[in-house]
Amino acid sequence: MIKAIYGTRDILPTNIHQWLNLESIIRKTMKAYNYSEIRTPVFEETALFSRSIGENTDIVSKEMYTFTDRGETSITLRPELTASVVRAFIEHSFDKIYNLSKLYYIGPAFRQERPQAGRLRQFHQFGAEAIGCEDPSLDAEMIIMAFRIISALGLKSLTVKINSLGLPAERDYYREKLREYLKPFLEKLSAESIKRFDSNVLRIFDSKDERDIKIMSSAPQLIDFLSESSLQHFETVKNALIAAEIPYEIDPALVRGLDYYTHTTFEIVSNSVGSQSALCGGGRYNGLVAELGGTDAPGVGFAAGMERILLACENENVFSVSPDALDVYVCRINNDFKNDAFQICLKLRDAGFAAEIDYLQRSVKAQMREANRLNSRFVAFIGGTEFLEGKIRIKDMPSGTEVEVKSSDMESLIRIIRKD
RNA sequence: GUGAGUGUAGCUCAGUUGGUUAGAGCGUCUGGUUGUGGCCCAGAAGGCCGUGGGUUCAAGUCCCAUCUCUCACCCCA
Repeated sequence: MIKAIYGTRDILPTNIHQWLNLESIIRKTMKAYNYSEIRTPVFEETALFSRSIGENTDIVSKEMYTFTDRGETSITLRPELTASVVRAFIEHSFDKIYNLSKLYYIGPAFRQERPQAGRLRQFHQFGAEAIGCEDPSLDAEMIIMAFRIISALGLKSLTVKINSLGLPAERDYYREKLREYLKPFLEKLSAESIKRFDSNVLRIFDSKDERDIKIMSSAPQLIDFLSESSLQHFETVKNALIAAEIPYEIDPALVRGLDYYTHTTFEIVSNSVGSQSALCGGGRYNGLVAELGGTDAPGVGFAAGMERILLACENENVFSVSPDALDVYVCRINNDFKNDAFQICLKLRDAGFAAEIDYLQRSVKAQMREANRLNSRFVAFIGGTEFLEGKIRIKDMPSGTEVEVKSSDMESLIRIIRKD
């Protein structure tokens, strides 16, 4: 048996309404905040990702699905969508056409990691990018919008974490200072953290090792190395969150892994999805557009994992109601008027109703069971003595009451069904 | 990439110290009404017990390998 690739999932008809519901909340909210949808290809030139996300990040160094096409171009299935959106922004000269581009996306992304709860190899993200403006209100807008979307599903137990990484120069200087501080303790750190000392010192703050935590507790803090204007930016973001009544906490250990972040970073975490608790992550990326060859346009954005969000919904037992009920089921009393029944069913569909009919020549009882299973509001009986007399019997399923209409009179048939 | 665990009907799971024809609930189908659903009742279909090898008179049960999926680490959405 051929099965779906490890780490990929089929989204089956029984679950699809959860996805449609989430998507409709996303689209509705994005519209309210005036973000426009953009759809970009699922694969891109590999260089796009290595340059934006960072050559030595885990994503680029070991998690990308990369292959060579018939020519000799190295191609990669997108591991995230920000890089693609920025690429499209530059390619279509959005900076010259719009003062500010507010864009959102929904779509699959691919990362070759070991799957676990809340982590797949093909997963779906939605997110937004605001490119062309440095105003901290936009940082706050992102956080507020993401929080509103996730809350709208009914999820509780959400935490908003924020931090500021300042400017690259400030961070570089801080990194040096942190290494200086850590050098004397180097041998006492956990093996993981010793590796991180070279690859990504800031990550040592995340360590779960008790010795590391102790050593890091008196380490210098990035916030003390930020310039006046960086601090001011951060303050403005925090004030906007307070005004919008978004409960947040400052997490100095919140160091986003992707290289392109500056100033604000944030995450929305849930404690009901297992160990992969980040539902949403984002921040400001002022150098990214220039890095990818565009004008020096500042940007801010976020990405959220749809599977994780839906997993949280499942674990918190918040489900959207399935909207797919049938309006009318056409039931054949006998097979004498098989074609008439089919034609009536087609007419009902043309009139805009969700209508179904039996194709398996099954008994009336079986057809009724099917109508019930499909949660049909009405059943139209075709055949038997009524049909010989030119009548169709209509049953209202919830009440069980039946009425008859002339089979030549489609209009009153439609009126009965539509009345509801 | 590292570690731990899992694998019996479509689904969720039982299966006694290895011992005859492998079970239940749900779901599916048929019937209980010469033409009417939900509830109820009766019956039926559906399993090379993940795969390969080994131990044994005898393996779903024990051993080895392999694959699968799950969870965690790492990292991230």
